[in-house]
Amino acid sequence: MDHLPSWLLTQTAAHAHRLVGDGFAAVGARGYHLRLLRSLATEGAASQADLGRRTGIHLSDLVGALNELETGGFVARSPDPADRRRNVITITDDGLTRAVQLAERAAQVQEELLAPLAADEREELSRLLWRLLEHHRRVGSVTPDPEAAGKMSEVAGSIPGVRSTGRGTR
Amino acid sequence: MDHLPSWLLTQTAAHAHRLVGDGFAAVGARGYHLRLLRSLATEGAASQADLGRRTGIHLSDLVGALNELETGGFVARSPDPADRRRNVITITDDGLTRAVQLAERAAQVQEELLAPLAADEREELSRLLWRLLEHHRRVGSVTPDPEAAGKMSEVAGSIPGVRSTGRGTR
DNA sequence: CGCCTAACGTTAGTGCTCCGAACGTTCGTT
DNA sequence: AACGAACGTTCGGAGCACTAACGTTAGGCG
Repeated sequence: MDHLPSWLLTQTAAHAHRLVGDGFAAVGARGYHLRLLRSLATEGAASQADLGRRTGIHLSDLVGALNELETGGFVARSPDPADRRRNVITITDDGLTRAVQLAERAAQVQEELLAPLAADEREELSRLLWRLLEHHRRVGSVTPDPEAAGKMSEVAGSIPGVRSTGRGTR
Repeated sequence: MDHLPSWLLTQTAAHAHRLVGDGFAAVGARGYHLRLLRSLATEGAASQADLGRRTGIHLSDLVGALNELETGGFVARSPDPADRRRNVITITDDGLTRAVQLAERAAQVQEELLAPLAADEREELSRLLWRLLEHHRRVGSVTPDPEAAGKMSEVAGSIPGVRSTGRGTR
């Protein structure tokens, strides 16, 4: 059982995902909410497009998440007078409270997730993961990928039921 | 931007997921296939239920994955004469070749994923992740969770569009 | 000014992974 | 013989990431 790192990653991530998901579902939220509220709280109001860029959330998913936050009263969507294309997203007082609540919840989950690790190990883990993220973010954003797309379908179609997704490289 | 470990995990996992997904889609496969073929190759033939337990793949997803592998000729499904409920899943020669191919593909992806890390750092990362997995696997299997389920809905329903999933603790 | 491009917000739909519920079949045990 | 358990299967749903397409608005340029 020589497990590949990517397997370890996706597996642990699945656990993390489950823990976070359950923890958030218990208060009627999900991961996107905290990400968005945190960004709004720390980096200020923004248009949806900006928010998407800041949080890495896809624009099409942003709509739904913001709808939820808006109907919850955690966020206000108001048209930008300076640019009528834009919606300005502002965090409300309730939203700030909510952000704190979710952050606490998330912290609990961290504790649960990292339980078997000592403090310095946790730091080490975060450091390593951070390095990976940094690297792939650089590569991902820099490369417009003119050729990677071509490689995608080179050997495709070995199995009937499965087709090449055409999911972009970024 | 003090990023939480779970965020780092899910983010890096997302990258890993994307890399693996694309890498496998290029040859018309997906993650399940390698997991299954590896298990069959190293631990031998098994019934579907056993396979599911071995690989951690949900039985309902197993069916589809095995269908794909079967139509690809990588795996044979034959009824167990000793127990007519059971299907015995055997890996074919093509399946072994396929397993090697996918493993290579996976290895490439590892290289890409872990590019910024030195060898000893990669080991450290694997070690830490492994510890987390071990821990949660133990906890997850031992706990039948009589009370956790109850907590799940305690504060639910803050937001209309989102409901408590009731997704099991394991 | 008119045209065209680019950005913006939105909707709809796909894919993968993980999960729960239900059904019909078969096996063991009692 | 009857019952509970395991097995394989199908259906559906959640979460996250992503593509495609559309209508709207802003700006640059001839």
